[in-house]
Amino acid sequence: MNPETIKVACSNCNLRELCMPIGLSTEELDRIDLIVAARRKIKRGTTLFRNGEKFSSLFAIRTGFFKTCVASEDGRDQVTGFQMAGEVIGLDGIVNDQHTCDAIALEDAEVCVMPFERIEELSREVNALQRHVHKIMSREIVREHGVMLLLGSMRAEERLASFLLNLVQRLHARGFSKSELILRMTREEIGSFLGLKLETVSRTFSKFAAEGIVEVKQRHVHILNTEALKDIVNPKTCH
Amino acid sequence: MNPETIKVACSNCNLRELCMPIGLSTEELDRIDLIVAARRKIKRGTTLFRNGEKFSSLFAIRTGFFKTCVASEDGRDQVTGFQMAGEVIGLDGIVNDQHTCDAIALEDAEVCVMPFERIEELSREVNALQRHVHKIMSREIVREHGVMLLLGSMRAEERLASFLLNLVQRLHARGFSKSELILRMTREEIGSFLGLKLETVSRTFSKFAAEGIVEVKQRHVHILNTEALKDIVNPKTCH
DNA sequence: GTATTTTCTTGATTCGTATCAAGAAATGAT
DNA sequence: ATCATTTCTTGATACGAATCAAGAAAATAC
Repeated sequence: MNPETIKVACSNCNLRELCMPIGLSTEELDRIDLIVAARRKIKRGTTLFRNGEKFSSLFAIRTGFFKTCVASEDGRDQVTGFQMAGEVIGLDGIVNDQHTCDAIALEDAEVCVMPFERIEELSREVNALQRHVHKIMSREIVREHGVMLLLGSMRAEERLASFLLNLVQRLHARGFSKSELILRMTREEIGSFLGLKLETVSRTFSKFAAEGIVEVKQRHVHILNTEALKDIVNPKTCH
Repeated sequence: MNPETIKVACSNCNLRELCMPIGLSTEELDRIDLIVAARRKIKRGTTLFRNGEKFSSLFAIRTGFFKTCVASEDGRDQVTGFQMAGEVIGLDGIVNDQHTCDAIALEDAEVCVMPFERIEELSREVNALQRHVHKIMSREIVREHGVMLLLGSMRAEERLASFLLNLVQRLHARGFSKSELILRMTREEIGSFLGLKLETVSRTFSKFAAEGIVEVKQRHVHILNTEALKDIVNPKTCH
């Protein structure tokens, strides 16, 4: 077995717990390895897939950072999410056999290409995989409910606080710091995601910094007071 | 075969094209019929399921109209969607085996209870069903992308215009008028969905009425100028 | 290393929607 | 049918975020 083969196998991947079901038998694991047809490298700033392109595969992010965005007919666009290692993108393409958003790498990235036909085939036979696929899609639906709550009912400070907490929480689950993070996206992209203009994002960062809640140096963010951020998102009614 | 049995069968249901895959063989159709464990009637104002409740089934709406809403810890809530006959709700519950939103009937309703275990079991064997389940979930993800675009980048008039067009389009697909509709929800619920206050919804309705785009009498809406609504959603840059 | 471009910050002002308020209309209960 | 409640409309005002603008800082290209 050459090193390349080993490298492509999910069974040896340190992200397995993030993108694959757990508790598989050895036999099932071997079969799961067949899901990944290839690895693909995406240069920063280029697209993994684009609105309108034919859908054929889901992509598990191995390294790097993506944004997905949808556009309205008249050119407005909306960042619908930021995705990092272990997360799966492309689910939007299933319904009409074509992608309905753009996925753009915010830093050099590598993804596992998982042809959806193979996923469907194998998930008929490996129950844990079937369940896993359903959970991934359901998780995305629930995540989007949260974004709708944010966009529909929160003020700028609450949105940004919520965004920062979500990011560090996900980074922490990947072994990074609970309090330090480097933003992979511009103020404009954050703003698009949060339904704010870039100036408002910048001002809100400055406000948090002035209050001693965070330290911000460009894209390097140090969270000094996580509790304060949580209080901003969920204002305590009492005391 | 008694009338009751016939009534519960998907194969005889006039909504089949909306909630079930098409092009099934007779044998497959017979098996699909087994998915629906029961029918359940929901009185107006009562919940079909509630945040935190154990998830066990998806629900296909036979008659009636629902809203789903999520709540933040501090009590804010956000309507995440309005669902009508032929649509499936409960997908949010799959990921953590419990529902993460409330589904409330806005008028007396009846749903088909489809135990998710049966769906999974059968979709391992009936490829069309498997594909169908995936498509339903993907469709919900795409729908939510659209809502995010609306909430993140549109102004009040655009949101309401978009909302009305979406509603009539779905009603029309069910055989109702392209231009007349009866709103099943309050201004406050529309506002919650659109990220607006009820007063703003009311004012915007009045503005549309003053411009001759719609006629509004309480919950009865008559769309006089569909094109104008479309222009509001997608402003033409040229001419 | 310098020039160019992109990104970010901050200030002044405008604009859209929220908020507060009060009354009207419709709906539901008795 | 009458009363109570809910829902809706409209007006006045306040406030938060957008917009416009300009300069600073960083990233990238040459």
